[in-house]
Amino acid sequence: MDRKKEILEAATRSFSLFGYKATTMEQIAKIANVGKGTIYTFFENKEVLFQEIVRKMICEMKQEATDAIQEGASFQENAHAALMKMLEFRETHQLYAKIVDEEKDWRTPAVKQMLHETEQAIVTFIKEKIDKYVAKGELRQINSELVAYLLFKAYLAFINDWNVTHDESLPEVEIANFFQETIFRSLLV
Amino acid sequence: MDRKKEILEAATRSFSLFGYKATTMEQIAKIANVGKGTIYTFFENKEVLFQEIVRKMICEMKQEATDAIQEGASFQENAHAALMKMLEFRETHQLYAKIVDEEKDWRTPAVKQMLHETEQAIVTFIKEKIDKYVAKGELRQINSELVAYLLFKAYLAFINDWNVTHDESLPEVEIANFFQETIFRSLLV
DNA sequence: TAGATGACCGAAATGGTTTTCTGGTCATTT
DNA sequence: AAATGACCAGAAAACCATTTCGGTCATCTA
Repeated sequence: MDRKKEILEAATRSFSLFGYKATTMEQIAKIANVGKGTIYTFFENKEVLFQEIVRKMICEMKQEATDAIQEGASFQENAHAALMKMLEFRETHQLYAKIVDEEKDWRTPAVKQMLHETEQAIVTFIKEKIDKYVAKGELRQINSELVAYLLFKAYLAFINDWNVTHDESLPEVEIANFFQETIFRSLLV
Repeated sequence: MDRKKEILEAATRSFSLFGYKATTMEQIAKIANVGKGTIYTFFENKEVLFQEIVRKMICEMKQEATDAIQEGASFQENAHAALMKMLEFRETHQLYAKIVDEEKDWRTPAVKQMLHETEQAIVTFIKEKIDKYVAKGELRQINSELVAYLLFKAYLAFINDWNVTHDESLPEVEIANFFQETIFRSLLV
């Protein structure tokens, strides 16, 4: 049996269920049916193991976002679909959700770092799409990194923060229309 | 001597210097040269005293923002000036800065609430300016509340969060140009 | 003998207990 | 009538004994 794979699966399950802090190496070892020391022959330490797992999650997320994109669709349609998918992933996917909570509640440095890496991945993903649509001639030539950052922060604000100050969350259609009328509209050639 | 005023000044100084949590009623009384009980003849409790002080701060901030606005200037120029002034205030003004820190570090409910109220004040201020410029016919008819919220969150993101992930903060001119090319551009008639 | 293991270590976290602090009250004073 | 500060109960802090946990390494096993 592939011991490394067993360990990765066990660790993924435990991190997703309990978070980084509350997962112990001994627990992972037990779930993986492996001695604790064995983990250290495959992974330098707990943090590196965690990084590997989060990075795998980032790949899955990017895959889902890619699947949400349709070749023929407009930039606005695709950007909206991809961002919504990734922000949905952020709330739905056990591991991602746990990381977000843990960063808020405990500020574990390892978690903070991987959360940043995940968000950076989203921004970069969007940036690449922008560059593609600029090359296609559908979008004006703008600083794609800034626009990607703006889109991410803006979507996050309307989807995550809005109902902190307002008692009902905005319907997705309203968000889509609003962004069409503001940001997206200004990006078209 | 006006005892209420003395108390307010003492409390303002203490809240600004040490924050809400670390300020004690006894300390305020001592600074104000007043018995502790006297405070309670003017203010229902610590929270209410704090609210009054923060609300006064909000007024000052709105005044500064108003001063930054020029009657003849474009919406973009005025919105930028006002937002920058208020976000600068957020970092410069002792009390505001302390509140932001304390909300992050301790999550005192009273502080959280007043921080929300302050941010809401900024959004409302911007919303009113938008409405004015819409009435003037300089801006398209859009949902001013959503736009105000977007502008606030976007400016906050670029001025406060940007250098968390990037090692140098964006120059103000670059921010101004960027928002001109994205959000503001889309708001014009 | 190479890879796996778990007892072991020091540092950090936890939890329970005692002590101090502080918001708010109110009997007394001015 | 207004001001005061001793006082109270509950919250927070300080303290410390005990446990937990990441990581190591001498031993084991296949």
